[in-house]
Amino acid sequence: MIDRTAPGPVRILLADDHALVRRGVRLILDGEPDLEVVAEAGDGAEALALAREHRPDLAVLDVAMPRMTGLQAARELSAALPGLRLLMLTMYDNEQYFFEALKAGAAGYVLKSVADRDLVEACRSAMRGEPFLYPGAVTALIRHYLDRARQGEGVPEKILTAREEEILKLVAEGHSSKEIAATLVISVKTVERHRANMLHKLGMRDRLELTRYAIRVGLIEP
Amino acid sequence: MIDRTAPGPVRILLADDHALVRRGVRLILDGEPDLEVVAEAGDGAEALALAREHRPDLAVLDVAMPRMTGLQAARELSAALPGLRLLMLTMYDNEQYFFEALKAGAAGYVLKSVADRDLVEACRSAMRGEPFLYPGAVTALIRHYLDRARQGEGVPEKILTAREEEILKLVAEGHSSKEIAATLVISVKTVERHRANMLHKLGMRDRLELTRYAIRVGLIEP
DNA sequence: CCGTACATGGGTGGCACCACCCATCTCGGG
DNA sequence: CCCGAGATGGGTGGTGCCACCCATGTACGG
Repeated sequence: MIDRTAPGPVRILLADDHALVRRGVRLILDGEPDLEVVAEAGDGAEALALAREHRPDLAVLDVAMPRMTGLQAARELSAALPGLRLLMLTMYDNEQYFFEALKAGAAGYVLKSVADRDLVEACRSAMRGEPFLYPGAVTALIRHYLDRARQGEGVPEKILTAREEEILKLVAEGHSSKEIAATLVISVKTVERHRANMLHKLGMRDRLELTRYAIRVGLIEP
Repeated sequence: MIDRTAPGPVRILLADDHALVRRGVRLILDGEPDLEVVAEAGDGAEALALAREHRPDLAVLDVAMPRMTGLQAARELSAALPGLRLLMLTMYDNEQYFFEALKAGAAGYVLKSVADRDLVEACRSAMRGEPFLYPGAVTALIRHYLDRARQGEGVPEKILTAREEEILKLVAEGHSSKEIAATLVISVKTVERHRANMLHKLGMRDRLELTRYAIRVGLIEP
C-alpha cells in the first residue's frame, strides 16, 4: 500500500482503448501539478499488468474496452491492489453500469461528456476518499449506497452472471451460436442455454432485443 | 472560400459530443504551431451553426453524435461551405461508415485508436488536399473514389430509399416480417425483399447488423 | 450436509430469417 | 417512347434461432 501522506503528485494509471483519448486525458491530467500519469493501458488486461508493475495511487479506467472491460479490470484491480483508488470513465449515463462500478470498488464515475475540470476534481476527490459522480446532485445516492454497502446490506444484485455477460457481448456483436461456441471452446448447446437464460431473465424474445440491451448498458458499441 | 495561401495556422472546428475528448484533441492540435482550434461543438447541429459563424478551414467531426450524426453534419457542411475541408473522427473501424464518410465529402477518416501524431498528420494531409485514412495502405482506393466523385456529380445520394428506411426502422425495433407486413399492409415477401435489398446494399449479414446500423444513424434508440 | 445457483451438455421441433430464383406494375428521365 | 429504378409479390431450400424436454458436476452458504 502506498503512503499517501508522502509528498509528490498522485501517480495515475490510465486505461482507455482509444490512443487519442488517452493522449488527451493525459495532457489534461499532466497539466495539473498534483497529478501525474505514470502508465497507459489500451485494455483491461494490460491495465492489470501495468498496475502490478507501476503500483499507481489511482487508476482511471474506461468502462468499455476490448478483451477485458473496465468493470472486470476494476474488480481484479481492487482485489490485487487493495490500496488502489479507482475512477471509472464512461460514455454512457447508465444506472446499471454505475452501480456495477460502485460494486467493483470504484470511488467515482465520470462521464466523458463532462468538462476537463470535473475529471481533475474527480481524481482529487477519489484520492481524498470522497465519492465523486457526474451530475453532482446524486451524491446523496452514492453516499447512501456506500453506507449500505459498508454494513454489508442488500446491494442491487447483478442481473446477469459473468459468463452470461461474456456471451451476451459476443451475441450482440453478431456472432452466431456456433462461432461463440468455437471462441469459448464450449458446446453450441451451452451457448444456447446461456442465451435462453438471459432471454428469460430479461423478459426478451430474441437476440435482437439482447443486442439493444447490450448497447444500452454499454457492453458494446452500436 | 478562405484563402489558404494566406499565412497563419489552419483554423479548425472541432465537433465531438464528449467534452473530455474535445478538450484532449484540442490540446493535441493546439500544441502544433500550424494548427488552431477556433470553435468546439457538442453535436452536429451546433457544428453547422458554428461553421457558418467562424468559417474555419477544416472541420474535425466525430461520426457518432446526438441529434445529428457527424455524417449528416458532413453532408450539410460540404453543401453549405464548399471550401471547407472535412476530417471524420470515429471509434469504429467500419467499412460502411468509411464509405459514407467519403460520400459525405470527407477528406480523411481517422480512428480514435490512432496515435495523436496521426491526427495531426491527417489534418495537414486534409489541408494539402490529400486523402488520409487509417491503415495507409488503402490510399489508392480513396484516391480512385475521390477522382470519380470530382468528375461525376459529387452529390452524396441517399443509400436507402424512403420505403427501405421505413422498413428498417420496424426491423430494428424487433418486429418480425409478418408483423411488419401486417403494419404496412403489404406481403411478407415484399418485406423480406426490402430487407434483403438493404442487407445487400449495406454489405451486412442479418437483421442484427441492420439494427446496429439503425441505431448508429439515429433511426431508433437502443 | 444438503439445497441452490451456476456452468456444462444433449435431443426435438417449429418457425423466422436469409439467399437464391422468378415475375409484374408504375413512374420519371433520357 | 422506352428503359431503369423502385415497389410489389411468389417459390424453394438451407440454417440459425428459440422453446420445450432432459441430465451431470461443482461450488458456496445456511
